[in-house]
Amino acid sequence: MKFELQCTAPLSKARAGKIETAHGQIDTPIFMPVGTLGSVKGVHFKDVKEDIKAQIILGNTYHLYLRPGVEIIEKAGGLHKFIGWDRPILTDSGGFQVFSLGDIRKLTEEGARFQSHIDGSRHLFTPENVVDIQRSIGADIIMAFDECTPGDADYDYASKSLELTQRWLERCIKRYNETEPKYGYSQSFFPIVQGCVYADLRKKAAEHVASFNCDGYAIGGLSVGEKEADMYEMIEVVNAVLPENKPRYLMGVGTPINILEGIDRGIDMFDCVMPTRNGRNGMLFTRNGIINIKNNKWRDDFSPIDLNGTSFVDQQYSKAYLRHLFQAKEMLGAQIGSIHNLAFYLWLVGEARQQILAGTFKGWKEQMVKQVGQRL
RNA sequence: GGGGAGAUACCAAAGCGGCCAACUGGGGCAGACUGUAAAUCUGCUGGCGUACGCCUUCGUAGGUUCGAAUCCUGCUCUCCCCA
Repeated sequence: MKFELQCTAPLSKARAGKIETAHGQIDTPIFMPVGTLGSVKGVHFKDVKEDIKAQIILGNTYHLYLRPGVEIIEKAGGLHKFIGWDRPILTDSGGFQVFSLGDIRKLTEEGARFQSHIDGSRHLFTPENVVDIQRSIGADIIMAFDECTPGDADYDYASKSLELTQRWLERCIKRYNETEPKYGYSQSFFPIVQGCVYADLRKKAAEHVASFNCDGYAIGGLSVGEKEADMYEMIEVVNAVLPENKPRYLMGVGTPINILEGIDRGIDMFDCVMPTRNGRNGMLFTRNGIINIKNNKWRDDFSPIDLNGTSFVDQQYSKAYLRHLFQAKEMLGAQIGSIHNLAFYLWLVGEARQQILAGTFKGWKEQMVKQVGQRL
């Protein structure tokens, strides 16, 4: 994988860049739709690619390992072939599930013992086997196995948690270096910076990951219950340490405003379930603000979903019709909401990139931050 | 014509003397959702008030009772069975 830093915006840390992978190029900043189980929920890959214009999507180690299982994915020739997606894929390591499925797992030095949420069966994730599984899945970018520290953790817990993540990282990197890709193309490995909301821990974590000279670096453990101001501060602290010439990935973030603020602070890559999950639940993000399409006020508004929208669904369907679909619990409603939101997210980061290249990012961003948070 | 059952809030449906402004569903209204155990979850849903509360409700008109959606009587309407 190669990263080229093309431009930095005036009065900002915002960057435009280009990542080259075996499955094609990614223009940054970029938003990566989440496809946990090998599908961007409710959206055909044809639309993910041609309409939404996603350049890379996510998969999840924990979920794919449990179902369909490594054997099937290997037999298929890797995840790309299995799901029919020929652009880049990034897999999360399962570290987030260690956090979100917290009540059915146990952390030890060795790794995380957990029970399947599907059938209760017992499993063990270690830094080593998580790298192995990601080799088998065959994503272009694979992630370190970390503990995603809760946003409200106290300093002592966060510090010990970080140290565990750091020891796990060293084991991940060792395994990564000892193993080869299985499908004939290279895979890049990204470490993850933890440290909760404590600046000194974050700085220490950033220095630690930077010492390994990886292809890119991720910031994790944000948007997990901490204050937004803390999140922004942590991004600043970490990005001050991470090398300029490598992509920076802010995991699991976020709202359109979070993304704009992240870009402004030097983040290159984002992923989040919000556009799909919220879209599926009737909340539409637009450049003019947020629409809760289920609200009564749209019942006879026959204007297009989003006149400024870039997706075909934006012009094709009216607000009143989309509201009707949600009221009637028709699955097409969830699909339209998901497609619209993803297309908006991809438009947002693409436009941010253009503004960075044009040197006009800062002013544009300030204006967008005012607009996108409004309730329509 | 004979026999039986029933009328409860937007709909369906509990309640069968005080703990009932009334269980529960549905519908409706609103909110939440951030590396997806989520096509999910939460709240509200007689009126007024932020709230303690106050006022008007259980087909309808009366009655019994300290007290009625609950008991009694008349009326109106609906449904089922037999002719």
